[in-house]
Amino acid sequence: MTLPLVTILDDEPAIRSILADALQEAGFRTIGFARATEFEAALKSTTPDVCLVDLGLPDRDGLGLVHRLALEQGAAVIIISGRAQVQDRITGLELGADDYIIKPFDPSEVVARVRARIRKTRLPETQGNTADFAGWTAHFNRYALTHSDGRDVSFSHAEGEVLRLFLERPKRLISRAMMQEILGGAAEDSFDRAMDVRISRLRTKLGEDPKNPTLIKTIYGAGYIFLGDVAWRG
Amino acid sequence: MTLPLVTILDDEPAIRSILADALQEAGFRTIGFARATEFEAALKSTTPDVCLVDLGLPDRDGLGLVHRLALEQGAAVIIISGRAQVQDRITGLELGADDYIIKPFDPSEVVARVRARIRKTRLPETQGNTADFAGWTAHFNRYALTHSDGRDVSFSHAEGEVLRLFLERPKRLISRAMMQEILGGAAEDSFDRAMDVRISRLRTKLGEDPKNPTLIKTIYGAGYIFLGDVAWRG
DNA sequence: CAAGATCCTAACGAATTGTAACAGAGGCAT
DNA sequence: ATGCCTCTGTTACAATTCGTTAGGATCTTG
Repeated sequence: MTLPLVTILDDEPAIRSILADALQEAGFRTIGFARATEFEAALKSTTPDVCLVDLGLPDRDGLGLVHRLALEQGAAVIIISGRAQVQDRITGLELGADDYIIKPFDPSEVVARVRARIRKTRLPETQGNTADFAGWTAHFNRYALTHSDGRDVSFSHAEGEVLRLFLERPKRLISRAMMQEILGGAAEDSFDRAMDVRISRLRTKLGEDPKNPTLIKTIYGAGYIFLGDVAWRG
Repeated sequence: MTLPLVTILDDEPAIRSILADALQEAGFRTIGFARATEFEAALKSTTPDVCLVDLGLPDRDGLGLVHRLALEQGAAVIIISGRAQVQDRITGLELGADDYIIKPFDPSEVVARVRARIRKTRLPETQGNTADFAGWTAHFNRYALTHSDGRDVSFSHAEGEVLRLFLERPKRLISRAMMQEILGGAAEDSFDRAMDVRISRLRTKLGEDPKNPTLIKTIYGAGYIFLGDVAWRG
């Protein structure tokens, strides 16, 4: 897998470069942004592992951004701010931030905290090849789904890739960008219905009602989310 | 699901009780331990969601404990320590801790940081995905509203954002600026009827009388306010 | 009550997504 | 080799989402 990606959102170039240097030396890829709008635009095509966000942005107050990032994107968000009051920290954390670092900071502490986030965010060792969810059991080693009511459906390799992707990240938004990244998706070119078709076929096999999918939910303009509790078995 | 469990490992009874009080008030179960051996014994029969660990323990240096906890148990570990040097923090985090809080601490910040950990661990369960109000039940994971009279309406993602915004802040004024901030913060131009339209559509789905909205009330020139008692369910 | 600001909402259209149908690539048995 | 599968991306078109527009309704102020 590729190096973890860390985004840096701060209007001061000096701070961006300090952070970028330290993080790159520690083995991360970094992308810097000076303003929130740029950053949001970039989010449509990439999925960072950790987002560093400065609260004192020129174009908009960062707290709303943090809230959306954390809640909807499910990304790990670390606030870096000059506001040092306990109350600031609490509201930042309540809004969904994973950590709150006060300026001035020590770059290596930032690195350590980023690492701590990534340790937890990265998947817990894709263990088994069998998973239970919503009455179904997915057997990845024999490419088959069995339902407790007796149904038995087989799925193909491509369908299995998507299914596994979902089952490993239940209840989290999975952006199209991430799917392209993880599955071999080449086409950055806009017209890539391949993914839609895969999902459509998977939905059919799961017996989803097309008008009203209950397991694989579409988030218009953002991606998909798998609802349903998943339990993996060795 | 049961309340999240937080363990407190600190040799000073005063600190244990301060933390326990704050955490219990915030809706957590807590268990306190004065020494590492007791704590380890207890771990065999319970699995805490978050472990608060003081490094200055009498019977053993806490770092090794942290390491094992984080690595083997996979638990979320927050170090609470008097050692304030950057180097201490870094080594603590590198050894597997999720967070590092320096004494003296503010209890509510500790609570906020514990919450932040649990959010990520237990994800959407704790986040509240269902809310009752005025005969309606909003199911955010299903993108649907059900009424006690049997009506069943589905809503889109954008509508859900607005609905959630309201339900999280009932009976409080919500300014347009705040809505722009928290929801997709596009609109630079003052001409943003997008929000009005979203609300209009939401009102329709809720069956509001346009002349006489009882749930989403417009405050001319200021914003909106959601009337109606809201009860969130885990 | 007039004027202007603000808000509501039907209607339109661009962007996004769903999916049936088609086509090429292998696989496999005949 | 030939013919029949299955798999999977592509195409084409239908459906949905959601912001924008525009005109009318409603509110506040003087």
